[in-house]
Amino acid sequence: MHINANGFCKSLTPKQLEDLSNNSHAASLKRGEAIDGHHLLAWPIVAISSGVISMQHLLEDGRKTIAALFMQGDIIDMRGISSRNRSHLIALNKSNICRLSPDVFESIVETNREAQHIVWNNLRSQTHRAIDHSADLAKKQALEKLASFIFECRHRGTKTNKTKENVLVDIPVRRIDLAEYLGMQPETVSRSFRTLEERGIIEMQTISTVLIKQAPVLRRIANGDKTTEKMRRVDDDRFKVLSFG
Amino acid sequence: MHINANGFCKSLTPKQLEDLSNNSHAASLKRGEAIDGHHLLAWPIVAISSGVISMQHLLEDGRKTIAALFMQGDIIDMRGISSRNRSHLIALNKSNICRLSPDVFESIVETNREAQHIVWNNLRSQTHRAIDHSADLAKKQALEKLASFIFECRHRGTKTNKTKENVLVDIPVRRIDLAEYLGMQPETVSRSFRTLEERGIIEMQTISTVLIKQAPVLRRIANGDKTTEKMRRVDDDRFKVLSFG
DNA sequence: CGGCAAGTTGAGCCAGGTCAACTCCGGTGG
DNA sequence: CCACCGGAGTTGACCTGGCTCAACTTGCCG
Repeated sequence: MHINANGFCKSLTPKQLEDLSNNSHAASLKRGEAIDGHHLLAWPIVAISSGVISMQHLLEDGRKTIAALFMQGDIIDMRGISSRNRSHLIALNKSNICRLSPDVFESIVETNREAQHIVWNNLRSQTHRAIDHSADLAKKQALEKLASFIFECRHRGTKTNKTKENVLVDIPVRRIDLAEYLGMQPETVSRSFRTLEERGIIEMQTISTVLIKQAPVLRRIANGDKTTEKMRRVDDDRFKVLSFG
Repeated sequence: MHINANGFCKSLTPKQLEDLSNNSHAASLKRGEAIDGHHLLAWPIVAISSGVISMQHLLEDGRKTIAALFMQGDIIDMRGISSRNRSHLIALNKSNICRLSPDVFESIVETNREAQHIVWNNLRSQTHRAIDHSADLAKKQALEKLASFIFECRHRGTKTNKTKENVLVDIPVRRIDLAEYLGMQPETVSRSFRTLEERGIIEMQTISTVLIKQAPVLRRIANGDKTTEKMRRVDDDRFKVLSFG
């Protein structure tokens, strides 16, 4: 089941849709553009219809972190956040969003059961994604984080080529953003991609498209299975034999 | 505003309370005890009335992570999680919980506005906590993570001694759990506590009680301000002068 | 009082951060 | 059309914060 803002809108009655369009602000954002903090005070609910929005935290000395990624269908509820926190919503891509006022949002959620379920499920999956992401960051090494991220992209991606058994995955952000999301350096991201490619587990079709060649192995890396390191050598041996034959 | 399960229960009508007690399972857990996965299938909603519950992720090679901490008042919604994921709910303390079936939970949430708000706010703050925690894990160093955690405890704690200007903070988990939550080693946690104490920023009253002596400095460390390192030396100088005078 | 888990301390090492140099690529203007 | 530019990405060499391992102390519970 894919939960998205489209679903949310589809579930509304004509009356509610009218309310919504009278009490919301559609907007388009370019890469790097932030959602203005002042606007967030009046319209703290942001529904994403396309693109990728990042929630960024800034440390005192300039270190920057992408604490969360929001994509098509996510509904960001910033009530009580905008002012106190040093967190900002910044588009990583050309994105289309829709800002809602709390009033109209509340009234829809309280009166429309289906909309309520969609919104509730979205928030719940945001929570679980954030918790899973915490687990990734806490104990995994660079290679494992990247493997997890590739699966996260496959799971959430809309552009994924589903025909090819889901093996073609679109990475919707730049290397530099990816690094900030995974809590590592762009250099390390680059090296990790290369390692996965050298081991024959993935192949870069373009800079933003990954072909998964050995999904089970990638899965095991993501789960922290260290025995996969040996498999590299096995593959090499087989390759040598083949090339001799 | 403190959102808790008490609030949730208080907001119910007598009829709903009766429903609730007929369709819920109260339970008491000892430290280290897990909430059984089979039970979670039938009763995937867990409300915490006291204690600390951890959500733990296990990696293939035995590495363990505490991905999230839940305390008094949190309502954990595990629908759709219990089976697929390798995550477990484990008590870190003597805890009292209440398991709910989805049916009764849904019916209460859909009919009782106040309960709906309490539940929604709790889930929303879980999301933001998880996102903040991700940010902590991503780029902060050991000392900074610990400083953040002390503030998190102060903010969430129920046992905090509020009379003393909130400077006495209870750390409700063992060092070893703390380490797993912050993605570091128990040894490093120990060393970090010592460093903070040596710099005169905190003082350990007991192993689980921290007295914050310089809240602003601790705050700056938590925010990644590196200039605090120099302040140590300033303090030392002042101390020397005083001891000579 | 004994036994075991939790916590602390010290010494050495390594994954990944840092710094610097270089390539690649899309956009811009002459 | 090419020359130029700037930001993104990559690669190499080096360095360090925190992990690892081992020894020890402390505190809890029967």
